[in-house]
Amino acid sequence: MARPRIGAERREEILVAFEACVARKGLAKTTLVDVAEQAGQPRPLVRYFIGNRDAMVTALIDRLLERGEAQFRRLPIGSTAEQAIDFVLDQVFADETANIVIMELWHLSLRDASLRARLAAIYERVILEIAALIDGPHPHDRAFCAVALALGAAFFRHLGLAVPNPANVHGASHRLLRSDFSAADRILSA
Amino acid sequence: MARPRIGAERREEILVAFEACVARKGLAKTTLVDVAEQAGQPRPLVRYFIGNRDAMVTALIDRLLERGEAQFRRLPIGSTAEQAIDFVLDQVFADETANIVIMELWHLSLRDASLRARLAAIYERVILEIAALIDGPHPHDRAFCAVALALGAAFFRHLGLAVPNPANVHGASHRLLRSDFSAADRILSA
DNA sequence: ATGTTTATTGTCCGAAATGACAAGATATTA
DNA sequence: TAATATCTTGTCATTTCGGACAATAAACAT
Repeated sequence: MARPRIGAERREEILVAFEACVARKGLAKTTLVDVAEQAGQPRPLVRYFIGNRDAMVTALIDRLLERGEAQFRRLPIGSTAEQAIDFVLDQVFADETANIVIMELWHLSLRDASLRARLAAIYERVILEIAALIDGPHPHDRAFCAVALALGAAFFRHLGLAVPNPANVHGASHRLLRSDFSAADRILSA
Repeated sequence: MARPRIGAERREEILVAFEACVARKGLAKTTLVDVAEQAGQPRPLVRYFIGNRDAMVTALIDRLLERGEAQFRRLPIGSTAEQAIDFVLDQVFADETANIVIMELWHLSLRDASLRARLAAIYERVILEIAALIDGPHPHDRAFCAVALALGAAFFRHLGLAVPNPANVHGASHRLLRSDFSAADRILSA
């Protein structure tokens, strides 16, 4: 009785194009025309299938956060804490263009409390999962520090600040997760 | 023979207003009208004293980076590495509104190679100064990790991800700087 | 006082982006 | 094939921002 709905696919195409534009020129400078050209569609179609600009941004956020969570679900169960933080270092913070879009989201969260909360929830979940894998005092704080180190290193890498030897970052994060570091400190100070 | 030049003071007022606007609503959404209102001056005066928008942004960047460097110069000479990283944690990443503007700069650096280089130079200098204070293998990489941890913790704090006990972050960064961690690791693994 | 440099005001223009919508085309089902 | 929901196109209005400039006021030196 009616033409078949292809809205879902169109939406997908548009969001892919939107993401490419955001990675290339930033969220603030990406216009509907940019997205339309990237998607090979006239601009009004973007409005028709997605809605206004806010709706498009919201859809992008949902898409990215969902993808981030899916990535964490790929973490093999039964991993050690060190394998988990290696996973975070090598997989989560690896893709450079994804990192750029994530940084765009981060920036957006500066003035968007709900987005900030969503980002916080994702990272907190990673921290909690790693914390559950380690022993010793303050597991949450130590996992926090390890993930913070991974985040900071990723941000620094984006700046062009290279670590001569990436293995040392892994070693440092492992060191933060080591269960009986206070024992080691006692040994060292003795 | 002429009216006295008050350009320097006006420039300062305008840049203070600009910074306040950027902290409040972000660089991209700060218009010349916003700055003019915040400064209590008509809009054309902003253009008269500063120039166009690019010039204003450039002036803000110079101002912030200069301030950042001045902050590092306040680090007492003869400090230990642990005092230095404490200084970074407690002083450099302390002021919340300054952090927001720094994050704006960081975001801007995503598409501005020269700004990216300037930011990198500042952080690299901090890393090098701390690296010079520690012994053992890979001093640069260990200093890199300690500063990355501080940066990541600051970014997480902005998200609202609180560390139950901030002292643990200090402890973790000290641990990364400890000179003979490989000896400790050997002891622990023995 | 007068001229000269600097500061201040008011106002306009053009570019660019978003939002809105009418009108036409297309595919499916009845 | 005809009705209808869906998709597509073309076009326009509004808003907002940045840039420019002429005209006026103020302060100081001579």
